[in-house]
Amino acid sequence: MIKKEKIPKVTIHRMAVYLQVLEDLDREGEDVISSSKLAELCGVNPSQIRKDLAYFGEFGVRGVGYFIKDLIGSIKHFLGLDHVWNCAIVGIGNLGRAILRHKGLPYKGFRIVGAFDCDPFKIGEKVGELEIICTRRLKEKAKELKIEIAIITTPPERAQRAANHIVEAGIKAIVNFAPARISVPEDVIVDYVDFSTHLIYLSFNLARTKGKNI
Amino acid sequence: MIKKEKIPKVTIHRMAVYLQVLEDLDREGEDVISSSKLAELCGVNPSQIRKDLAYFGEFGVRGVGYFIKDLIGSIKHFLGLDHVWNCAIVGIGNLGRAILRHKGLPYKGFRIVGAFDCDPFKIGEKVGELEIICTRRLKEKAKELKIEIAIITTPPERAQRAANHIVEAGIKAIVNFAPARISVPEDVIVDYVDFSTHLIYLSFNLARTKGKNI
DNA sequence: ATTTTCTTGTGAATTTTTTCTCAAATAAAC
DNA sequence: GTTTATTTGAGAAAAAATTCACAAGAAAAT
Ligand SMILES: NC(=O)c1ccc[n+]([C@@H]2O[C@H](COP(=O)([O-])OP(=O)(O)OC[C@H]3O[C@@H](n4cnc5c(N)ncnc54)[C@H](O)[C@@H]3O)[C@@H](O)[C@H]2O)c1
Ligand SMILES: NC(=O)c1ccc[n+]([C@@H]2O[C@H](COP(=O)([O-])OP(=O)(O)OC[C@H]3O[C@@H](n4cnc5c(N)ncnc54)[C@H](O)[C@@H]3O)[C@@H](O)[C@H]2O)c1
Repeated sequence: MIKKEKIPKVTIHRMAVYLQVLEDLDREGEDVISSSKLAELCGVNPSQIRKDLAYFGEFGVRGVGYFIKDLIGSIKHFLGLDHVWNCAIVGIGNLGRAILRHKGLPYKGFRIVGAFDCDPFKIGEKVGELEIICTRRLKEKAKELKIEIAIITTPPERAQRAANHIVEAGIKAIVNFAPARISVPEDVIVDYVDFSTHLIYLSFNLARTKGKNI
Repeated sequence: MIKKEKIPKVTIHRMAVYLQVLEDLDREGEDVISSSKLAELCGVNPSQIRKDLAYFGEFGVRGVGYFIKDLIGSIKHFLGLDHVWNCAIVGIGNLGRAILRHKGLPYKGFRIVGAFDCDPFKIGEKVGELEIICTRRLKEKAKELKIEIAIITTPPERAQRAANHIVEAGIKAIVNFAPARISVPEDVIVDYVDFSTHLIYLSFNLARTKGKNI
C-alpha cells in the first residue's frame, strides 16, 4: 500500500492535522471535500495535500474531491490508527497525571494501560483506574500489558534512566516530554515534545516584531 | 543584529535544542565546544549548526570553537530570552493545572501571571499562588498584568472562543494545546502543540516496521 | 451527445534546506 | 619563527520539499 519511498516527517505531522480537520467536517455532516477547501482549513497549499496523500495512494475522485469518511478511514489505516496502541506513562507527576486523566486519548487510538514511577511514596496510589507501579517492574509489566509505546514525564535528569528501563522492557517507541536528549538503540523511535520550544518560537517572533516597531 | 533574511521555523526549533544542550554543558563545567561536538550531542550535522548560527551573526572563533557561556548569552538574546515573558493560561483543567504547577518554566524565561477559566465553580479557586479569574475579565487583566503570551488549554470546541477573548485583549502570541485549528488576525502568532500528533508519528512508524517484519 | 466546469494526480519547475568543500583564522607543536 | 592541527564561516553543490501547470477523469449543463 505505502510506497517504498521515504516519507518526510512533516508529511506525517500534516497528515495528523488533515485527519483532525476531516473528523471535524465529518461530525458537521459534510460528505465530500476538495483539496483546495481542505487546504484552506488546514492553512496549507492544495497541492501540498495532494502530494502528501500521493505517498500513500490515490484517494480522490477527479472533478469531485475526496469522500470524507473514506479518506478518514484510509488515513487512519496508513497511520496505523485502525488499531488501539497500548501506552505506559513513566513519571507520574503533574504532567503524567494530566495525561492519565485526559479523556481525549482513547478516542484517538491510544490507551494508557500502565502508570510507572520510582517514588516509593507514590507506588500503589491510584490515579483513575490505574495503580502506580514501580519502574523496576516495567519489564515484567510491559509483557503482561503488551505495552507498545512509552511516554516519559520524569524530570529531565531522570529521562535517560527512564529510557533505559523502557528499552530494557523491549518497548520500541518513546515520546519524551522531558527537556533532555536521550540515547537509545537504533531500532527504538524517539519523538520529543518540548513545550518550551513552542514558547521560544513565540518569544523570538515577539522580540523581532517589537524590534521592528522601534 | 539579525539579518533581514527569513529565518526558517525549524532553525528556531533547533536553536532551542542547541540552547538546552549548551546549558547542560555549562552546568557540567565545560567552557568551549566545537560545532561537530555540539552537533553530535544534538543529533544534527555540524554545518547545520554553523548555518543556523550564521542567520544571527558570528559567534565562534576559528580553530577554537564556541565559548559556551557567550554562545548561550547570544542565543538567548536573539531568541528574546533575555527578558521574562508574562504568560496567561486559559482553561484550568488537567493540563492547565499541570503547566501552572510546573517548576521549570520561570527558569526558562516564562512566568505565568494569570489563570483564566469560564467555569463559575472554578473562579476564585487558588492554584499555587494564582487565583482563577473569569475569562471575561481577560481584557482588563491583560493590561494590568502585562500579559504577552496566552496558552490555550480549553477543550477543542472552546478553543476558538478562548482565542477570541485573547485577541480582544490585545495579546499577540498564542500557544494552543487544544487539538483544533483557530483563526486569528494576521498579526497574532499561533503555535500549535499537538500531543496526539507525536503519538501518531510513533504509530505510523510502528505500523510500518511491524509490516516489514511479516 | 457535446460542451463546460471541476478537481485530482503527477511530472516539471521552483524554492528551500541541507550538506559539502575549502580558504581564512587561530592555537599548539616543533 | 615556521609548520601542523583545528575549526569556523561562507560559497557552491546536492538534496529535499513545495508549488506550478496541465492532462485526464468525472459530473453537470446545454
Ligand atoms: N508540567 C508541565 O506542564 C510540563 C510542561 C512541559 C514539560 N514538562 C516536563 O515534563 C516532565 C515532568 O514534569 P512534571 O511537572 O510532571 O514534574 P514532576 O516533578 O511533577 O513529576 C516527575 C515525576 O517523575 C517521577 N520520577 C523521577 N524519576 C523517575 C524515574 N527514573 N522513573 C520513573 N519516575 C520517575 C517523580 O517521582 C515524579 O513523580 C519534566 O521533565 C518537565 O520538564 C512538564
Ligand atoms: N490533559 C492532557 O494531558 C492533554 C494532552 C494533550 C492535549 N490536551 C488538550 O488540552 C485541552 C485541555 O485538556 P484537559 O485535559 O486539561 O481538559 P479539561 O476538561 O480538564 O480542562 C478544560 C478546562 O477549560 C475550561 N474551559 C472551557 N471553555 C473555556 C473557555 N471558553 N474559556 C476558558 N476556559 C474554558 C473548562 O472549564 C476546564 O476547566 C484539551 O483540548 C485537550 O484535548 C490535553
